[in-house]
Amino acid sequence: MTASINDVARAAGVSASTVSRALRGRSGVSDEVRDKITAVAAQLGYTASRSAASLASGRTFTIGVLVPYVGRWFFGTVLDAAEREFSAAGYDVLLYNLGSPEIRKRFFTRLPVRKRVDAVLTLLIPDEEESAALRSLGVPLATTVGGSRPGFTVVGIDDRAGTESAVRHLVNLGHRRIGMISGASGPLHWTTPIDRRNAYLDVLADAGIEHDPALEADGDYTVEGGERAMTELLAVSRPPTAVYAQSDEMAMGALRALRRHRLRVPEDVSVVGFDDHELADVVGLTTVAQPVADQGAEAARLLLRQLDEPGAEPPTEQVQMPIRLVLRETTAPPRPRGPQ
Amino acid sequence: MTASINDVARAAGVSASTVSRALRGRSGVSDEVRDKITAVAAQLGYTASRSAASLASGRTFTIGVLVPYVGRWFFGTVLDAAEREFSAAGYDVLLYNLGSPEIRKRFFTRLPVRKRVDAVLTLLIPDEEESAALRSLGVPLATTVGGSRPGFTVVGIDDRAGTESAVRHLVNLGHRRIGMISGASGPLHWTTPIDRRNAYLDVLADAGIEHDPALEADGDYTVEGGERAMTELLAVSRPPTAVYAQSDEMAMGALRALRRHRLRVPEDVSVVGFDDHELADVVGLTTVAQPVADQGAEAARLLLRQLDEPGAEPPTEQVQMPIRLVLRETTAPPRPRGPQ
DNA sequence: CTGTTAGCGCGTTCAC
DNA sequence: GTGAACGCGCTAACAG
Repeated sequence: MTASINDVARAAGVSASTVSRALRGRSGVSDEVRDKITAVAAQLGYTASRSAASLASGRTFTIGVLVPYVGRWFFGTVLDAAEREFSAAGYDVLLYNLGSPEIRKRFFTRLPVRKRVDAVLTLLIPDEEESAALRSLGVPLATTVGGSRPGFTVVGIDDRAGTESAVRHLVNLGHRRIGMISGASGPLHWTTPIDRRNAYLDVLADAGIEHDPALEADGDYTVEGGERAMTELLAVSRPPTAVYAQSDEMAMGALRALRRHRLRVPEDVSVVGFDDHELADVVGLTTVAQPVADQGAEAARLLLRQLDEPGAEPPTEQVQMPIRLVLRETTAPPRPRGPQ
Repeated sequence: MTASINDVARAAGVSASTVSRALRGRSGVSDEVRDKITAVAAQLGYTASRSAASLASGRTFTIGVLVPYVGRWFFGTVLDAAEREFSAAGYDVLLYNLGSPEIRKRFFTRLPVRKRVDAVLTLLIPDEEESAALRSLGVPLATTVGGSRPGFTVVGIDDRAGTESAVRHLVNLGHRRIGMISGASGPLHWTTPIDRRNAYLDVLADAGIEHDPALEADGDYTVEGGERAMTELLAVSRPPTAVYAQSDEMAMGALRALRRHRLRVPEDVSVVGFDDHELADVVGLTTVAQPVADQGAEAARLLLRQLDEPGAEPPTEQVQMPIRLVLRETTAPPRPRGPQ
């Protein structure tokens, strides 16, 4: 079948260990022998078996990446950027798509990454038990979502500040009835929806606007959920004149609902989202931009650095990336009220 | 560190081979011994090292998936669906994001999947040389993009039929100047853009419409490219009244360009896309729907089936999935012409 | 600078 | 039904 290290050794007239040293760029091999071996290996199409190499060295040169849903733009983008960093550094990526609760549970009880990866990047927020399971792996850990966790390097954004800029923008435009579409039904230990909600409440309070619970709806972080949530908000006796959606996908769902109700944006209702989805620009959505790919790349880099310096203890670093409000065409002052 | 098979064997008072047999559900172990071993293994948090298992058995229980760009909706969706099938069958997924030509080249020369995977699913279209490299792996191969290739199971759609339904729809509405935004700059061996272009030309010819090369523009399969292409088409002396975009992302770029030019859709220009992107509905895009996730799942299933029946030769199966035109709000008859 | 010797942690014969 | 011995392909420690 495929060539083994001994085949190369024999063909090059050296021992297996010399082949191993030469091909991995270790010192202690004369240039001519190295060249010879490289040539023979290339000719035979030899690549070291990762399984055997891992077994012997204890290192796998593989990173495990845990994702709730690869198909979603946010996660796909983070994964894409992270993978580039990893592969550039010579690491392979083992992908685990842990969408459903059952699959997720199975993953954490069986922990198939055990002895298989040198580090783990998780794009889903592990609860206490799951965190402990990951820590038991004894490898560097990082995440790009959720708050700080012992043992994890976390790269994120300031959810509060982002939300504040969005909601304040609506307030400054003159809106008083400001709804919110949130992702409340997510895992309880996920702080993002909570942080964003608190910031929303704070801005309202600051502006002297009384909070109306009827103006909050759950959009489940999906387009469909956003559409449902907006429909709910429109059914309220005094519907909002502006809506803050905790994600662009929910904001787009809201836009769809508004179109179905023959309401114009921003004339009848203003909408602001969060993320700056690649298609936010297409629909002209005003939103809070966060550097999604950068977060993936940065988390990957921090992980790789820990892999390079096996000495130091896991630094539990915490990196905050910048956000900014992007004004487009879905926000405007409310229509003048009263009879006319 | 983590428990090994010998730790379990010792704790259970049996030999390592019995542990191996018991945990993998092989026959020849008494029920009580099996139960005992299972309990001990669970308590110790034991999982067999994949590296060692692979080395010993020759199987890796890992599938390699090659993707041009994970962040793109189409690929993310296919990957997501495929991963679910693989993981349900007990296989892990090694992801290779081969976006740039350099990375891609490095991958195919070094072929890091060698001895590492039991099968490969590629979402990028390998050229002859790359196909040969993959075949040299000696494992089942599948793809969800591009035409038939020796040695590959391919799951796809009828690009010609899809395009015909889209362009014919425009013709039936009364359009005579129908532009096309294509992804011509893709790899030469990728048949999709060619098939779609030919179908476009055929429908025009059938309808007795003379083809105007100025009405074709390259959109590079991206939103930005689509926007550029539409801008080009609008600069033509007699701009099109309708446009067929070979992908929804390019169609959305076209919509953006039209909005920037203060042209209304569909009153001034009709647009039809291809894919039925998850957000196509949000912007009301008329498009040719293809079952994206289903293609990934089906390809994965066919691969798994080959893995189950190691006997038979690779069947080089070719599966055609259904497509259908989805009418939304971006297409309408052209405005009545002439002075008014 | 290079070869030899030992495992890495399993699965897989073959005995019993 | 169970255990002992061997080897998968490679890296690491030790000689020379």
